[in-house]
Amino acid sequence: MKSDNRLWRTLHVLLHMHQSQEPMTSQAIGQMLNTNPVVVRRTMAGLRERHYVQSEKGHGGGWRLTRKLEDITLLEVYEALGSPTLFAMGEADDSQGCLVEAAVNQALAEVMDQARQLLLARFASISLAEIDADFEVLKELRGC
Amino acid sequence: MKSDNRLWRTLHVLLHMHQSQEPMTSQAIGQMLNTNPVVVRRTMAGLRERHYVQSEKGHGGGWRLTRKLEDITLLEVYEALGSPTLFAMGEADDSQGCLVEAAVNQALAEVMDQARQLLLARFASISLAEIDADFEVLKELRGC
DNA sequence: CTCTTATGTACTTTTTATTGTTACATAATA
DNA sequence: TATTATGTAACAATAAAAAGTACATAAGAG
Repeated sequence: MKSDNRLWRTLHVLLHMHQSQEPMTSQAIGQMLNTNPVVVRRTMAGLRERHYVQSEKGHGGGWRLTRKLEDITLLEVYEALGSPTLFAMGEADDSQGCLVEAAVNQALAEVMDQARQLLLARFASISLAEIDADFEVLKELRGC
Repeated sequence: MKSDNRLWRTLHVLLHMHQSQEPMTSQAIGQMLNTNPVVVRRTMAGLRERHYVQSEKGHGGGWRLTRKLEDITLLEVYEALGSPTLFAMGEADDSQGCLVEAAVNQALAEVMDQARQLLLARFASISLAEIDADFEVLKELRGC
């Protein structure tokens, strides 16, 4: 299965937007991510709705951050993307009403749910500013 | 994305095999899971390799449990299926060597890894016997 | 023995989710 | 008003997973 990397890409873009003074066009972002401008617009739409970014039309237009990195958590970005499916595995539909199947579903649902909660709680605890700080450290290390 | 439900299906089958005195044919299992016998054989192949089940050819043949439910954990079944991908989301390949991307990958890898470890640890802590016990409780409740 | 019923597996087809593309509308600026 | 952006619906292409086909092998029934 090819995994959904919109969260990774979106964070990548947001941090670059933070660095950049001018608005970034979908075109430019698409080139950076090696994808199509329309795909970029689609992905950013959810972030615009929540006012994490704004888009401007016409000359000199493009995408611009409207919040501080400290005030955006991973969870917020994840949710702005429509809370994409976390797990690649999921239950079979117990159409048959089989009790064995029901017991299996119950047991696994519990475990999966714990993992989901941990993941989302960690997402909520990390702001984009922290990732940006990691980036600054990397930059120092490699001396660029 | 349509999620992989082999783990669910396989547990379902193993518990039924435990109930059944005679070996279950791939045909019968396929009917139960609403799928093809060949799909069943493919899925069970990993379990056979690890001697959780055995298969017999010819008349009266089929699949049979060769271990006690207490002695099989969810983790073992998961691994017998080839340790399928857990998460539906994964990192973008940082072909460009961008440090921002590297920082994002690093931060998210850490979080995802914690969730993975929790999930697998829980899998290791649950035996099929426990799920079977849940099933017995459900059976009591519904009085079948 | 040989017929039937099973599994084993390589190969092929189908399905489906995602991604990418095109087309055209809208808006802002030079 | 020409150009450069975004916005979005509709459509096409792609690729990964699952399902199915065909045929080989093996075991037991008669």
